[in-house]
Amino acid sequence: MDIVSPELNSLLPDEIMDTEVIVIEEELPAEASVPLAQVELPAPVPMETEVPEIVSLSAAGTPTQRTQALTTSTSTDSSQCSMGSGAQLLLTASVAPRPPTPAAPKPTSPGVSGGLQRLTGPFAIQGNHQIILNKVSATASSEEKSPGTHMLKQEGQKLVVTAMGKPIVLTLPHTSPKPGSTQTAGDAKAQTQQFKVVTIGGRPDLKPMVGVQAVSTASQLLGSSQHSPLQAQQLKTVQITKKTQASSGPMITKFIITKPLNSKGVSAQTSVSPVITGRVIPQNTPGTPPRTIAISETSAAQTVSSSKVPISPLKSPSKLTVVSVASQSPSSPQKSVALPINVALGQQILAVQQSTATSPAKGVSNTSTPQTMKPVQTVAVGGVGTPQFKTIFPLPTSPNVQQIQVPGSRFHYVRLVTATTGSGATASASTSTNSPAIQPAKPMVVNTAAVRMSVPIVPAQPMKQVVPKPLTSSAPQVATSSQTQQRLIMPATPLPQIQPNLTKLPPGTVLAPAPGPGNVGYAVLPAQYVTQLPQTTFVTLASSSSSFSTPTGIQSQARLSLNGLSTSDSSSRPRKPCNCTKSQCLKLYCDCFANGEFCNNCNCTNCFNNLEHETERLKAIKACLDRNPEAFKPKIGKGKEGESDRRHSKGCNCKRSGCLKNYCECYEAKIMCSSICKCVGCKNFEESPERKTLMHLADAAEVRVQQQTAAKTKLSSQISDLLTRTMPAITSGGGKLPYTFVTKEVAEATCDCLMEQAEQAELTDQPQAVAERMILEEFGQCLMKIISSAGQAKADCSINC
DNA sequence: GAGTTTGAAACT
DNA sequence: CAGTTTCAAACTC
Repeated sequence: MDIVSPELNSLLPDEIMDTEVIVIEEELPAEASVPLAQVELPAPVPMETEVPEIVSLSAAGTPTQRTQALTTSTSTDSSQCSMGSGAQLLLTASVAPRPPTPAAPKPTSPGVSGGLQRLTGPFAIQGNHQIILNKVSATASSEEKSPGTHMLKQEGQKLVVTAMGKPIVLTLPHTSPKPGSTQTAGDAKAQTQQFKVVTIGGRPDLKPMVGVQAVSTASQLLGSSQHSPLQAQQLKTVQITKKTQASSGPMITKFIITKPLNSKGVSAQTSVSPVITGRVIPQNTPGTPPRTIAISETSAAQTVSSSKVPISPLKSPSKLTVVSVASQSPSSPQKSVALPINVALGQQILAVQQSTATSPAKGVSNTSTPQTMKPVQTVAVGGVGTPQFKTIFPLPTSPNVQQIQVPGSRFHYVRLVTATTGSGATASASTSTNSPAIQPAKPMVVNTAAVRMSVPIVPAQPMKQVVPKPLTSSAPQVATSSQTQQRLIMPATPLPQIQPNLTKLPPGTVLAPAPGPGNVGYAVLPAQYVTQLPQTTFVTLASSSSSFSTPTGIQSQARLSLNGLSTSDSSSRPRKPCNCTKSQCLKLYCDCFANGEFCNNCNCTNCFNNLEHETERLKAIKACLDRNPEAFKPKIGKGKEGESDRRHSKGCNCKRSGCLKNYCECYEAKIMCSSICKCVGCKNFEESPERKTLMHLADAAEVRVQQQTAAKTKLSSQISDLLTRTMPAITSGGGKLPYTFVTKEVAEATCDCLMEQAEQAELTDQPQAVAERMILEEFGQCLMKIISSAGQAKADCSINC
């Protein structure tokens, strides 16, 4: 079990902690990974975000493997750190499971040559499997537990990262660049891989991130950051890749922490930035940014059942602590596991993807053996105060789409999984790199099975940068590698002709491979798609339990902040079924459609808001966006400075309701009307006596409901407790439970007694209260008789039997 | 449950 | 942009 210690908060610098997207991926041996150079990445898509800054930590299990891991950023003997602006920093540390042999070259801390902004080999890998990062002093490398040093233990290995200053840029140039190594950021041709730890600007007013973290491979991620010309937003990505020597092969655990940052000059357009092409496209939008953590783990072993990803309590609500990657055992490398996990906590979304990479020989996609998957992921997200455990939603049966839904939230993920057609290609990819010496540098290991993308879409933000591939488009939107067929959502090049519309997908809409032969194109899938797909195993993970839960686990208690406001009382509540009859649920009249969801368990007629009518639905979405580009944005958002925290984005237009009925969208949202409302006779303002009266009534009604609920709960508890307490005599000998004696006849007799008592009370003209009491007393006596009889019967049975 | 009211969405 | 129509939810009986 991998556990991220509570110190994880301090493990990473604040900049990193502010990461909004964290992807942890553990994959197969580096050999299985596809060199970035071999991956046909789409042309750089202009993004309005700044160059993502990525820190990648990779630990190789063996010296050779380490070399491979270092291919991503450094050579074995290279502890040098160079800084490249806009480049990504990949810190790869080779850590052998066992004390490294002298022959095993390992990066040592040469000392800090760079300033705060730069680290020149400030990290050291100790013999005890530790990676120590210290931008300030190299001494920290030798001092494992020195103050300010934070450790991350992973499978016996430790990653020790000392507290780093704000801006940290680490560049690990290759002293011996290898062919196929990933290009450095800013210079695709350069063989040296530069990974940059981006200083987080410490923006206090982080905006909601619509950004999507869809990076399954470091190459993609790096490539995205490298080629992202737009820098309206800073993206911080921390990728930690751990490669351990497993009996069956090395494994790589990658931690990708991506944080979009608000650039000072972020324009309104920059607020849109979704992803695609496996690229992280953070997006700034007004409001508080929901944090997104995508943890993708690919393990060669299937024994992930005990893996846990506890996240230590957050240092602050705005900070995200990650992460541990479940350990993987080499026991069953052939089996693949796909385990997407999304966790939403407060403003954070934690998406955990776990997939076992197939054995190199088989090259099986993660969906090839869904039935064998028994992923159990425990994700403990340390919220502000109390940790929360999230639900994992593995959807192994969907070959191309793995959905990740944040329960109770409006954030939805769909992991796009490459349709793995040929295992041979994958096998070649995985086996071609058996020799570390020839292992091409790979900052991130491409999943041999598939390329996965998690596409969280925040409702409030349009996705300008997301240009889904049209169903009929043949644009180069598929990123493939020579080994595997990989498809990425993001098109290689912007498609202006469709971008204006399709990039503004409704909330909860995700891009996924369109159904049909050839796996060509992508469909827009709303979050409810999850409910329309065969759901196999849903795992609800608790802190102390890794057992599976029932499929009902989909109803997670995750709370997600929307626009900086808790939506626990709204978004987590099951949406009411619609009753549309004429709109085909393809217009905003339909709440389901308006919320970017499929109709599910609705009462609508002639509904087109489903997978069967995806084409129509797409058109409808496009039409809505044509009419109003912000049609799918939340209507309730933050108001201006000095105004109420929440207000209707457009304001209401009530004429007759006085804005005190649910006709009024403001009132319905439990917010006061604002200056932008055009209502007539508005009574929905702070000092309104009518409003206060209604509020009091509503509160009173709510209290009553709560009291009733509590009473019922208490009664049930008491009954259960009563049965439990009276049971020992019966159950001690393994007998049946007392309620076994509550047979139909007994129940009928009890009812007769109660009715008789009621009649008695009625005949004697007893007050209702007295009558009720009489009935209850009679009921109590009946219960006692039943219990007594049950106990006696048990005793008799014990004697006779 | 049927009918009415209401206001947002859609349409012109 | 304004007026009208459509629509489905909210509300009433």
